Amino acid sequence: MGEENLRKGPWYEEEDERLKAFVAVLGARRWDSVARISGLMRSGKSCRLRWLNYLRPYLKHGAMTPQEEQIILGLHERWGNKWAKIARRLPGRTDNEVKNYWRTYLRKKEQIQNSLLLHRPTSSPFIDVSSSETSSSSDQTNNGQTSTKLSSNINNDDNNKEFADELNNNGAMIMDGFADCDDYYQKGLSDYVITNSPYENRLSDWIKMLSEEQSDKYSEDAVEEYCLDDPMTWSYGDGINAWDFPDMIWDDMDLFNGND
DNA sequence: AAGCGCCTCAACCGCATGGGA
DNA sequence: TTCCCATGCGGTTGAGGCGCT
Repeated sequence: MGEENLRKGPWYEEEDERLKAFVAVLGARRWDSVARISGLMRSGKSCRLRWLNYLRPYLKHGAMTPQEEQIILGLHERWGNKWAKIARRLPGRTDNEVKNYWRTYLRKKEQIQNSLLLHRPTSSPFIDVSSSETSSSSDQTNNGQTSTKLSSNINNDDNNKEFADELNNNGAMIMDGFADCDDYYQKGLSDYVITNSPYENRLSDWIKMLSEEQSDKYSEDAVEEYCLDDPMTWSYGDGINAWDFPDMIWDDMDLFNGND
């Protein structure tokens, strides 16, 4: 098949159906063969991508949940742009989705930061970091995680004020260890996204106990990772079983063995 | 209603990696 | 050891949708 004859661009429904049918017979591998045998005027690469990002079973579509957002932000902070690795911790999500989500999030974050820098006050007008209310009034997500609010609407003066008001009202920013607003402006929002799930607390208690006996065996990082990522302790919802995603399990084994 | 600009996300591209011959 | 092919991965692009004027 001449490469110049290959179709590019959006997939038609008939193409999807044909690809699904041939993958069911031939399996999700040897994509050049799948493309050739199926008669789709597509490259093997294109077929593979279409399957992985859109057609394969258990894929979720639609907006990220707050829990997924927290996981993405947390893992990105740790691993950087390892989209595939991060996506493996989010059943039903693809690396492409994670990447696109991050870019969107990053753009919003930059907008917020630019806006705040432009309108930076001379003194701290709205955050009392010494107040004990600051952390006690944080949002509680439905799985008990403590998280900060990230407003996505900060793109003009009115919204900037709205954001400041929101912070004042909710006391949502957890200014963990920072003495004043300057740190907030300089370091960026991601530093204030605190995840503190009950699973992490429970596991960290357990590990603390364990570490008295085997202090050398488990590194602090591995423990933290395991608490965050253990597919048996996270609730995925929608009847999704961690064993449907064996990659995660292997990754967890690596983490548990101290390999990042 | 039309035009415009911005945003999202599906898809593409090119390089890296792994495995078999 | 080297080569080749299949697959994986991350960066980039562009079509289409949506909101604003």
